Amino acid sequence: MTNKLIIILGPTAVGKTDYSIETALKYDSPIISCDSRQIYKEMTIGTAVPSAEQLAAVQHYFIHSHTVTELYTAGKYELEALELINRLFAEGHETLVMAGGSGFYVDALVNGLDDFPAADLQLRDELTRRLREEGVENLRMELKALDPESYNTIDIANGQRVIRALEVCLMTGKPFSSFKTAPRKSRNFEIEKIGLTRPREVLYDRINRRVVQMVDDGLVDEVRSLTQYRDLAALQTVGYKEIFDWFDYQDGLVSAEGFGPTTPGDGPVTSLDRAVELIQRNTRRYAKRQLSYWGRDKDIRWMEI
RNA sequence: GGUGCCAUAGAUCAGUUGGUAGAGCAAAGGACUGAAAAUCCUUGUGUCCCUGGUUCGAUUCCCGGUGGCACCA
Repeated sequence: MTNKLIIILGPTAVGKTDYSIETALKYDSPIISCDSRQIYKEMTIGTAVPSAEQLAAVQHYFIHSHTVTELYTAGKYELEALELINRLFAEGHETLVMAGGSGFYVDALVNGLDDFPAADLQLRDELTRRLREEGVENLRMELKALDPESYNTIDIANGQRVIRALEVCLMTGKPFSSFKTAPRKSRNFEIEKIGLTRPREVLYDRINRRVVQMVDDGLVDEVRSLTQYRDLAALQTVGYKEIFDWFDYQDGLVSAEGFGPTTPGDGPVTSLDRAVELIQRNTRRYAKRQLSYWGRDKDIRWMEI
């Protein structure tokens, strides 16, 4: 009998938490979360982690398990989650439940990432500084010289992608593309992917209402308590960026045209109501990106709830 | 009731010296191999308010109507 991992995925606010708890109870399984933001113990309200009662009803892994000061990545998740899954199977579980909305993390766990070196923060900071000061063109040309294949295949309009490829080239002395050859890793358990979905209007309505609820629950105070961490990757998150922008406006750090540190183009965030509007919009866009990401995955069995 | 201004994309508006039109926003679609709630790319046909007139041709000019806003009564 082969072990089985049931992965429950879907866009934000679709109702994954309730459904995954039901499923976990059915199989007497804990829940292995697959969410790139709920893993941070400092973030609760804005990431919509399960409630205390829900967490008490079923054991959850990868919720509040790491700190924002650590750069967490899909690569780390692949290693840690796989180790946990194997351990739980070894302890006697036949079926395990995984739930979450981070598509890239799901893929890392299911298919595995190639054996690239992990990010070097110092080098990345340096390249990020150069991207900001010199523009993407210089970095692009450097990548073209070191790794023409990547230059031709990756999205070179995307500064983040260019930096990552260049970073690997510089760290290893080998082209980024040369690491990209391995086939999918095989897992010694069966995987079933269930995608939860709802009509677009219903989903958007749930998102809009959830954001209002977050503010009622104290989102502003939570964000304020994280001010010292706002530049970390973990805080580049919908629901946090917009509130920080509102703080900046109150502190007089935003120009009249609204060019603030994090969301230029949207104008100044002059009130909490404006911040809420932006969070709602950005969350809707996030849900759309999630749906787009999973659109080509033929292994997902979609289910309207 | 009178006078003036306005009526164009989902909303806000620009524009066409008469040859059927465009920005930013919103929205939609897409990409994704250690930042992924991140980052990046693509997409604008709309009775140019309605009727009639002038004209080869009207969203554009003219008459009238309707609606909105402002001022005067």
